[in-house]
Amino acid sequence: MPPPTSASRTIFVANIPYDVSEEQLASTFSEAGPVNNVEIKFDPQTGRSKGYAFVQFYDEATALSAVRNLQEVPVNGRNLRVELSTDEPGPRRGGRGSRGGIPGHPAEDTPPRGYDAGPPVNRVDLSALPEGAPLPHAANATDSISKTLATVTPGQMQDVMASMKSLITTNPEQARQLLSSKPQLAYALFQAMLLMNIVDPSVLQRIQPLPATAPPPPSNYPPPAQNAYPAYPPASSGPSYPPGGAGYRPPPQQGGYNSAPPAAGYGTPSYGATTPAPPQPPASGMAALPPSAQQALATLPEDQQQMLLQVLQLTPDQINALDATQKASIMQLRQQFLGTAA
DNA sequence: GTTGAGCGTT
Repeated sequence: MPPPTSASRTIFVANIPYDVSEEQLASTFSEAGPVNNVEIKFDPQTGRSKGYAFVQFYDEATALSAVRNLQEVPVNGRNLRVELSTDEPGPRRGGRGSRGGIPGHPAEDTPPRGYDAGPPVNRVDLSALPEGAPLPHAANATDSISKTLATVTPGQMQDVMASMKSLITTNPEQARQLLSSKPQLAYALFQAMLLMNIVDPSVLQRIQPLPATAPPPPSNYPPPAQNAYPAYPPASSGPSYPPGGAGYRPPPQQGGYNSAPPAAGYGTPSYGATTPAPPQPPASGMAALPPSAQQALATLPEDQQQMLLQVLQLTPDQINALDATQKASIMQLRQQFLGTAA
C-alpha cells in the first residue's frame, strides 16, 4: 500500500482565466492522469473565480507529471502556471481534507477502473495535418475515411482522441477552426468515436440533415471494414467504482469537481443558442437516412461541432467505462448511416 | 489576479 499521506498529490494551478470551469480544468489535467478532484477558488463576495485552483490526483507521481507536462499550457488564452501544492487548506488535516464532501468521506484514494498508470499519451500535432488530397478513382470521401480508420491502431486512435480533446479544452477556437477547415478530420473523429463506443450511435438520429446543398453521393456504400477493429477497450469487467464507497457516490456539491460521470447516456447536450431547427421526432422517420445526412456529418455544422466537442470531453475513465455491445452499436450505426446493414 | 473554508461539536 502506498503511504496514506503523501507529500502532495495536489497541484496548485494559477493564472486561470476567470471563465474556465472546473470540468474544463479536469479535462485538461486528465492528460497527465486520472483526476480525483478540482477546486477553483471563488471570491464569495463577487462570485468570480480567483484565478487559481487545486487539482488533486490519485498519487504524487501523476501530480509531478502534471507539473512537468502541463506547465504553461494555454487555456483560453492564458498560460497556466502549475506547481505542487504545499499547504493544506486548514488546521484539520488529520487525514486528507474532505471539505465540500461528506464528513468521513475523504477524497477517493483509488482512481477509477481502467487506469493502470496507463501508457502515456503521445501527443499528435493536429495542426500538421496534410491538406485534403484528391481521391483516386472518384472514390467517395466517407468510404475512404472508413478505410483509413480501419488501418489505424487503437493506440494511435487514442492518441489522436486525447490530442484533440486536449486541444479542445486548451484552445477551443483553434479546435473549432481546425474542425471547420478539415471536415475529413471531423468526420473521422466522429466515426472513430462510434468505433470506440465513446458515443452512442443513436446520436446520429439527432443530427439534422443539412439543407442539401451538395449533390447526393452514390447510395450504396461498400461496408467499412466490418471486423477490422479490435475490441475496445480490452474488456474491462464490470462497472466497478472505486472501493470503499460500496456504491455510494457523493452528491454533486459546491466543493468542486469530482469525476464520477455516468457511463453512458450523458445528459442532454445542451445546444448553443444557435440551434436553428425545431426538435424533430426521432427514430422511425430516419430509418432511411438521406444521403444529405452523410454530408451533414462530414460537414459538421456548428451544432454538431458543439456536440462533438462535448462528446470529446469525456474523460478516459468514462471511455473505459464503456464496453462491449460495440458490435451491435456498429451494426446499428451501419443501419442508420448506410441505410442498410448488409 | 497567484496557496482552498467554517450550515458546527464526536
